[in-house]
Amino acid sequence: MSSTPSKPISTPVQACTPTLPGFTCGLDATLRVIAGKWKPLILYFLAQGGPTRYGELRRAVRDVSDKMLIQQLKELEADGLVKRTDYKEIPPRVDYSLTPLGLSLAEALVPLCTWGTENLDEVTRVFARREAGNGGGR
Amino acid sequence: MSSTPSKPISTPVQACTPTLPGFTCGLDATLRVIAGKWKPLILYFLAQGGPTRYGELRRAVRDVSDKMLIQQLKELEADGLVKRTDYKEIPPRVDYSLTPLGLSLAEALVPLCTWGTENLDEVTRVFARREAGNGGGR
DNA sequence: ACAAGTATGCACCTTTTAGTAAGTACTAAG
DNA sequence: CTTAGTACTTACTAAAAGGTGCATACTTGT
Repeated sequence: MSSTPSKPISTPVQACTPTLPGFTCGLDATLRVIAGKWKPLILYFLAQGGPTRYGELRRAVRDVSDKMLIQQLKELEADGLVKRTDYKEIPPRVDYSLTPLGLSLAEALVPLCTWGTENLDEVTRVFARREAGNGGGR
Repeated sequence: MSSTPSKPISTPVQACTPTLPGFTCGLDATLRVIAGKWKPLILYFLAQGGPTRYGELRRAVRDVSDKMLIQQLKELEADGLVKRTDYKEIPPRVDYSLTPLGLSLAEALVPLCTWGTENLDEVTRVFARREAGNGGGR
């Protein structure tokens, strides 16, 4: 008994088409594309900075290693989100920019960015607690 | 010479506040909160289904194990996105729902979900290629 | 000649994340 | 008494993700 809560919330938040060929929903598909520690940041940086040379990007996305940056850029390129331009010069000169698809994805990231900015204090508190929690843990 | 490209693109995509206390930007903060294979899906399911019992949730988010589901729910709860209600009954009865903060985050996920749905064919193609690439891999 | 900068590749290792399987305390059904 | 169901917990293991550092081929500056 009891069951059948049938108590939909006031704000439905519809948009997620269920049971698709390989993904649970569109959200799932998107998340797999941007999975990777640096991808959203790269996308975001390119959306704001336009075509950027490898070295610049590396200095911009601080804390990223060569291996990681190259790897993520390769995947983004293979996924059709980023365009790599090799000027075939010596010493090497290469730059990266967003494709229209990449740009549209970067735009879809904006609300997440806004949410993070608006709730920054909440989020910061949460993470402080997390780090306090495992204090000295090993 | 050469340097100073100063070549901003036509579509700025502004919204990312740079250099914050612990996060690169709001986007970074958000991504850390929803990091975890099942979190966005849980958030999304709860946004659409309202208060849901543990068992239901587990059956809804297929392929998730007890360990993972519980773990992610605990983190979401600790992060103030999900509310856990324990009815203190025997046998145990517990349900989960979104807090206002969780709901607002679920709403911010909508554009990503839309993007994924709109570009589903591109994304599907990309993943097909990825899997073809490591053909026979193990 | 040597150090530094350019964009990348590769091998190796550590950390993080996820999955499996079992166990707990208790009840209701058979 | 056995089985199933509820909501979890814990220990162990496998796999993925990420990091470090060295190597390349070539140029320019000291």
